[in-house]
Amino acid sequence: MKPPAKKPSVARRRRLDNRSLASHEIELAEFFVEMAGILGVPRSVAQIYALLYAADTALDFDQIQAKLGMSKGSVSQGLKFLRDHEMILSVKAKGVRRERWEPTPSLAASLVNLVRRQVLPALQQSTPALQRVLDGAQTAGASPEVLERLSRLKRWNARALELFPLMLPPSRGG
Amino acid sequence: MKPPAKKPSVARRRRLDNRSLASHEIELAEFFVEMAGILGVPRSVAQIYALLYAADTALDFDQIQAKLGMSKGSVSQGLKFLRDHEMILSVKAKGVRRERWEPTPSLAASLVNLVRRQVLPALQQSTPALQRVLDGAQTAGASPEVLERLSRLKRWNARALELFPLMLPPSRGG
DNA sequence: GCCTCAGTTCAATTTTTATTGAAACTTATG
DNA sequence: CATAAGTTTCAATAAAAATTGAACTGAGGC
Repeated sequence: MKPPAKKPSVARRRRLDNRSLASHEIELAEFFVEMAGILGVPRSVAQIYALLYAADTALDFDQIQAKLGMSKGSVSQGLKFLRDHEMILSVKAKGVRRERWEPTPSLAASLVNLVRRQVLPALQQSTPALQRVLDGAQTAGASPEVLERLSRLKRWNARALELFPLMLPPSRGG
Repeated sequence: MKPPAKKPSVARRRRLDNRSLASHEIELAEFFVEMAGILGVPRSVAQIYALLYAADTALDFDQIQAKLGMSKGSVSQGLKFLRDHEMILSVKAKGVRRERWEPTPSLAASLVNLVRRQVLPALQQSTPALQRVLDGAQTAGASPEVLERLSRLKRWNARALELFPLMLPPSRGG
């Protein structure tokens, strides 16, 4: 488990200390990085999102890379992640080749997307898995208590699976 | 971000292939490990929990270590984690020094505990942080659009903070 | 068709996180 | 109070995950 919140390494900090970021941008990035941590999203992704979130205007690839002092690879992968999860939109001005990015209007919808994609597949896979566990336990002659526990778990899983789409409805045909 | 779900390394698998575990125990462990992964809980902890969950009787330290082929350190830390989150209970028989462990009756309550502890502190810290971000942006002369975004974020955070305890009430005086 | 710009890919590397195990600590018991 | 069983601690190590950057791809312009 994570060692209890030490301060970030110097190398890490240096990146945010970049002169081209205002202090409120830095603090917003820290906020998003922390929240992203809970959801298992890497810090580079959170930093990119934060930058776009606090930007007056849509930013392009090179601007993002420069402002965050990040490698091309990270920017590319970060933007891909954010695109895939519908957290950013490209803004195309005519005559301009380069893509420019801004956050989607609804952060809420984005987060819903994110959580659904993490949780739903796991829940779906687990339905048959838990049935097999239950069968196996029965065959192995498990005690009534254990069988009861496992049944409860299975029912839970089934209920979660049926409730989940109601809580977090798909945004569009995905 | 996690490389997209490759199969576990041989070393990893070997541990669960341990002859002393029935196949349903192995599969339950895999289930818990996956769910734990989503919550950021290490696999060793999930394995211990799964073992206790599928056990007819409370198990002691050495039984857990032997069945899972795990180091003392991992067992100790894993049990500590599970205790701290009220996911297991010690069952004491008189005259027996050694502690024996079983899962708490409600997995639901345990998970609630777990999530609250991850999320609440972050939400609490973020209230003043977001205020500072907003102030900073204002001072820095950010556009009305950005200021609106940031205000929305702050309101959101405040609402989450007030709703969260209602959704996931503390189990006892903690 | 060839060049250039914009971005992607991925193997190598760095950073973070989890696990191990030997030594230190604790506490019931002789 | 000495012993030993039971557990915890923590520095060292292993494993997993994130990041880098150079080689690659491919769409447009010429």
